[in-house]
Amino acid sequence: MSKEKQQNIEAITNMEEDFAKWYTDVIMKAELADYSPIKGFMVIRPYGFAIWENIKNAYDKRFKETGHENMYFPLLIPESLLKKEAEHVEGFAPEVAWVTHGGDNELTERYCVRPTSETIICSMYAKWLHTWRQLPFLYNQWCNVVRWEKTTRPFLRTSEFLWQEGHTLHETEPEAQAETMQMLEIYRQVAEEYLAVPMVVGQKSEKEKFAGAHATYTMEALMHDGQALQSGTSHNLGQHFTKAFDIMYTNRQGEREHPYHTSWGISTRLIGAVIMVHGDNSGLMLPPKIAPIQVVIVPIAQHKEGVLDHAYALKDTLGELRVKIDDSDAYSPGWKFSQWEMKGVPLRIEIGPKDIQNEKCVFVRRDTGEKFDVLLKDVAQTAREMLEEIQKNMLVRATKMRDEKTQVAHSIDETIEKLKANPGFIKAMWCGSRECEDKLKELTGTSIRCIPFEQENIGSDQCICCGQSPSQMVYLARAY
RNA sequence: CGGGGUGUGGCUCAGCUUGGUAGAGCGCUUGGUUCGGGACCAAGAGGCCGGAGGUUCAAAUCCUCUCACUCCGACCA
Repeated sequence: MSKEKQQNIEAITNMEEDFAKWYTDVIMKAELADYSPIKGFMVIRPYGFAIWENIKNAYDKRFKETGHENMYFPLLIPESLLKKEAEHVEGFAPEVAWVTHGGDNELTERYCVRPTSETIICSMYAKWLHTWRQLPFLYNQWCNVVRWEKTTRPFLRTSEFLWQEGHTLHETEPEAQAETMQMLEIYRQVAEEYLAVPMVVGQKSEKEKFAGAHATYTMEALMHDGQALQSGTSHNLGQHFTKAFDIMYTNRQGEREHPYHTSWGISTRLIGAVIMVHGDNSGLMLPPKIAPIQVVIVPIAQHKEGVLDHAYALKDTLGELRVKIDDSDAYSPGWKFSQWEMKGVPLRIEIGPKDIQNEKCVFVRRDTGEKFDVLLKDVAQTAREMLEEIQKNMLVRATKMRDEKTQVAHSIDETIEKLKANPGFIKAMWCGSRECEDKLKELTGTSIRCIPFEQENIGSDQCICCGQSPSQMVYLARAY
């Protein structure tokens, strides 16, 4: 065991020593992504993209089940459109990329590469919507967006990223609010059921909300190093954009009216969350439901008669699962073990001459490291059960980790002290003022991650900053 | 955008102070022996030292500029 640890330290940086380096080491060694020739832009490698596809499919299924259809809008947005909603352009203009030339000719109007698509989508919705009978509009697109970031990190913040953006229109404000909540809830459910990442859900403060939103709701996850990661947002945009873009329809009373609007998004950032919530010093650890390879079979002494035959037979037995046989003869079994642990494969099956004699094989769990013998006739069922068990256990473990890193504080000093001893979420009371929010940021380095829907009595009703009451409970944390 | 760090075979780095024929380990290729936690032996291939200028008989090494990556802050999904 100590030998194993030493070897792993050689392979990747120890996460307790340097979490940031550990994170990029895992991405590189597990072959999830790589740096591209363009600053801030990353290449998502096949293994990383397969994870994204699994995440995407899980969400896309839920979107469709709730009546949404996919569509696709152009990459470029004319400057005039971007400028139509004042808060929105103010929020995004500093970080958009501009296209100024077509071939050698300068364009009469420059186009921005979409940082998000509210504006161009609204411009089209204005054309399409005529009557209340067409509502609601329940559309989504999977695409890339570009935000010219100052500093970037693979998956967490890149100048280009993949995401989905849902854009819906509704007859009434309550319907739009219900949609906003429904999508946030879907975000949370899939994050927990598939990614095994527990989320705190709630509302963003005025300061933190989306540029142009009436209200922004968020799910926040806590990483292994105690920093929070905004993992998905759902916006009730009210009529801000529909008025700015002159989207009007004739309502049931025969009057002209602006519809109510929502938008919501999750991105490849979720992969960063999976890495930083579940990973350990052996590398990545993937929840079975999104793992591109759920089971890896490593034959032992594969040159000996019958070993490979049994390995292939095992793969057939595991038909519906995503199974890989590592039958490369270039590496020793020990090397393969480490390699597939690095890549986060949830379950490893070893089969060698001794096993075949005893009509069994060896299962090794990535989450606990446990090894045990399984009779060959039981492999299919045991593997299925084991993957379910691993999936559940990963959520339980991640929840436990988050809870251990969640503390209550009643003063700024207490916040600083507690975060120093144990970085993570702080539950605290906040009066709702921007002054206190800014002061909190300045003095503690934390931001208000959200005002959770689940309010708790933490033994005080007074703002942690100014002492006023009533106040509401918020989650504070340093954030990515 | 402010502050720090780093750029030399695929990777990690030495060499730079004091200019003088590019090095190591790992990885890779081939052959053989191995195979239950990162195996071993042998023989090979692979780099005009991030880029551009400058100084010099001579630059990985000195000077100027620049680019990239990375960390910490501010800003953001």
